[in-house]
Formats: sequence, structure tokens, C-alpha cells
Amino acid sequence: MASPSSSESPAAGRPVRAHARRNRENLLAVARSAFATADGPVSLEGIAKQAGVGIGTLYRHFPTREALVEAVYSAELDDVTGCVPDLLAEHPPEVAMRMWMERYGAFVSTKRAMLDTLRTGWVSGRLATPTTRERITAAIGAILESGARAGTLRADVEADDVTSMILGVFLSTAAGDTWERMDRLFDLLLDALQPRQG
Amino acid sequence: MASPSSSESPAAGRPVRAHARRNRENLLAVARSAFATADGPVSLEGIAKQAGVGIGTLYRHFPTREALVEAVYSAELDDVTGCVPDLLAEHPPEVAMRMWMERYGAFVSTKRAMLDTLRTGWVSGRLATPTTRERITAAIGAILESGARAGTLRADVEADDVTSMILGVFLSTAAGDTWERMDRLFDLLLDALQPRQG
DNA sequence: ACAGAAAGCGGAGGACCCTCCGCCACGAAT
DNA sequence: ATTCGTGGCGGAGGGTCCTCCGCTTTCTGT
Repeated sequence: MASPSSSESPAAGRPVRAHARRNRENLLAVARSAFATADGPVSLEGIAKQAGVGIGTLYRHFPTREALVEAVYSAELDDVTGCVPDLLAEHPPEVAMRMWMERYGAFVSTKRAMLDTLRTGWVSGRLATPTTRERITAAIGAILESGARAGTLRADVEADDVTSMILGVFLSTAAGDTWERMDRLFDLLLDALQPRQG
Repeated sequence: MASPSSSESPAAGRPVRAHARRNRENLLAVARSAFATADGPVSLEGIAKQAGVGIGTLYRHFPTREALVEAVYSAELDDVTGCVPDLLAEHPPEVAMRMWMERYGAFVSTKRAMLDTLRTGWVSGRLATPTTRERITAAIGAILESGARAGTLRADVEADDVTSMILGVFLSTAAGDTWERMDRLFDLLLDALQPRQG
């Protein structure tokens, strides 16, 4: 459009075509806002239309609803996993763990509309997850390890199991309940992570 | 069809019409088998067709997918809740609790195809649940109370929170994982139910 | 510059979801 | 036995999901 040959970004990732990349990002942006705003179910055809592309294009970039949702979810996850070092620097591990749960919970609360899709994707393994879940598990693993060294969190728990439990809390909690209830469940979970006296 | 006047059951529940009742039961039976057998998603239109009724009839009896699923689920739940007294009679409460989780888990494993629908219904409150969930919570409550009296389970936990956690374990567990993983998660949960030493 | 290849696009199409409404037949009342 | 009211029935219809395929646009080689 502008210059004669290639002005877009010659040595970028996979999408060679410039427009393709743009479409993808556009789609992602529209989807993010749609999922964040929507109360009820979100129509993919609506997202495509709003992004000014055909439904086929949407499905080319994100082969399943799950893929799209995960892409949106994943894009904002860095804030959540990134704050672990800070938390660990400022608080003892067992406190950091609790605070991080809270943090993650707040994040997920804004993603209610995606939860079902995410669950399905994770549980079915259809979301070949070297992606999201492992990042979460890594964050938890870091806190856990730190707590194990300090002796304030038990050392014999797999981080991925804790991921499951936290995820379980989200999944079994309604959008209306939110605060108190989720807090109690997290407290319960944290009790389970105390070092065994035996 | 057989006798001239009313041979069906004159003073039964709501459905006055004999055929209506039969349709309902038929639908339920087909649905049960469909959900139990199916790998992928289950088509309601398929169920209706297989039961020899129109889709409208299915929706008349079960206004939403959730209602149908819950009806199927609920029908078999008595075995699970009913075994609590036996368990408590033969084992100390904390052991009974663990065994019951296992029992419930085995039951749910055969209901994977319904899980998403059930979750949505429960969490959204659309399934005005004087029904299923409360029966589960009552069962848990019984064990919990017995454990509190014996001093082997903590007394300061709400039964409904335990329901949530167990449900969470189911929801965050894949059909493939099943055994080991669910066991570990239940162990974790049980640790959280130990009496606090503080 | 030009032509050929193939990446990328859009939307028609088949399946399913749930709603809505006109018709049937069951059963009661006469 | 006949008639009437109404509970119950079936399926058409509008919306969404995802797949598939023919056309367009961009890039590459000469």
C-alpha cells in the first residue's frame, strides 16, 4: 500500500502476509472487548462482523472457539504471573501464596464469560497446553518452592495439583457469590498446603 | 390401549394425561443412555427422535438442556447419598469422608458428558436447586458433623464449601487423568478438613 | 513486467439450539 | 354417545456454530 516492496515487517513471525497479521490482531482486540463486556454468550460471527472480516477468516486464525478464548486470556496473563517475584520479595511465601490466589481470582472474575470454554479446552487437552496452564503452574511452583525452603508450605505437593484446586475453586463459584465464598475456599485450600506436623 | 377406562394410574402426580407421563419417562430413559454412552456432545434433537417424539415435546417436559441433564443426574443420585449412613456405621468419619468422595467421584466419572451443563446450571443458579446440590451438601454435612463430634474433622467448615471443593476437583480433572490425580486432589482436600491444631 | 503459486479471504451450507404456534385427541360432562 | 375444553403434540423457523471450497491478493522467480 505505501512503499513498493516490503515495508511491513520482513522477518517477523509466521504470518508472511501483512494484512493477515493485522486481521488477527484486530480480531483479538474485538474479541477481548466482547468477552469482557458481554453478559450472556458471545457470538463468534458477531466478533467477525465487528472486526470487518468474514467468519471464515476468524476460524482460519483461531481454529476453534477455544483457541480464540485462550488467545485473549493468554494475552493478559503476564500481569498475573509476573507479580509473583514481587509478592515473594515483600511477603513470606505462605502469605504470598494467599495474595496471589486473590490476584488470580480477581483476574478470572473479569473473564467469567470465557470460563466454560477454557475449562473444556484444558480438560479435554484439545488446547495442547504448553501455553497458559503451564505458566500458571510455574508461578505456583515458584511460590511453593520458596515456601518449602522456608518450611512454611509443605514440600510434598505438586504445583499442578494446586493449579487444579485453584481452578476448581473458580469453576465451582458463581459470579454472584464472588468475594466471601471464594475467600473461604482459598483459606481452605491454604490450610491444605500447611506443612504436615506428622 | 388395554382397558377401556383408566388403567394407568388415576391419582398420580402432575401429568394427568397418561401418554404424557409415558413420553416423559421414555425421554428420560433415552437421555440417560445417550449421556452415558456418548463421547462427544449429545444432541437433544437426536434424543427426541430416538424417543419417538418431536423436539417440542422434549422441551415441554424439560424446558432447558440443564433441566433434562439434572433430571437424569438426579435420578441416580440416591445411591450416592444413601450410602452415607452405611459408611459412617462402618468407618470413622474422616475415613468415611474419604471413601464417600471416592464413591461420588466414581459416580461422576460416568457422567462426564453432563458436567459442563451441570456446572453452568448450578453456578448460574438457573437450576433453582432445592434439588441435587442440596442433597449432596446434606450428605457431606452428615459426615462432617459426625467427624466434628468425634474430633477428627474440623467443626468450622461449611458443608456447602466442601461441596464446592469436591465439585471443583471434578471440574478441573480430565476424563483421561481420572484415578491417581483425583486421588491426590481428594487427599489434599481431606488435609484441609483435619482439625486445626492452633 | 509478467506469470504462476499459494496464502488468505468470504460466505454458503449442514447441524444443532430453543421458541412458538396451530392442530389433535384425551377425557369430562351431559 | 356426543360434544366441548384443554393438555399435549409436532415441527417450522430464526439464530449460532463450525466446515468447506472457489475466488482474490500478494509474493516470487525470471
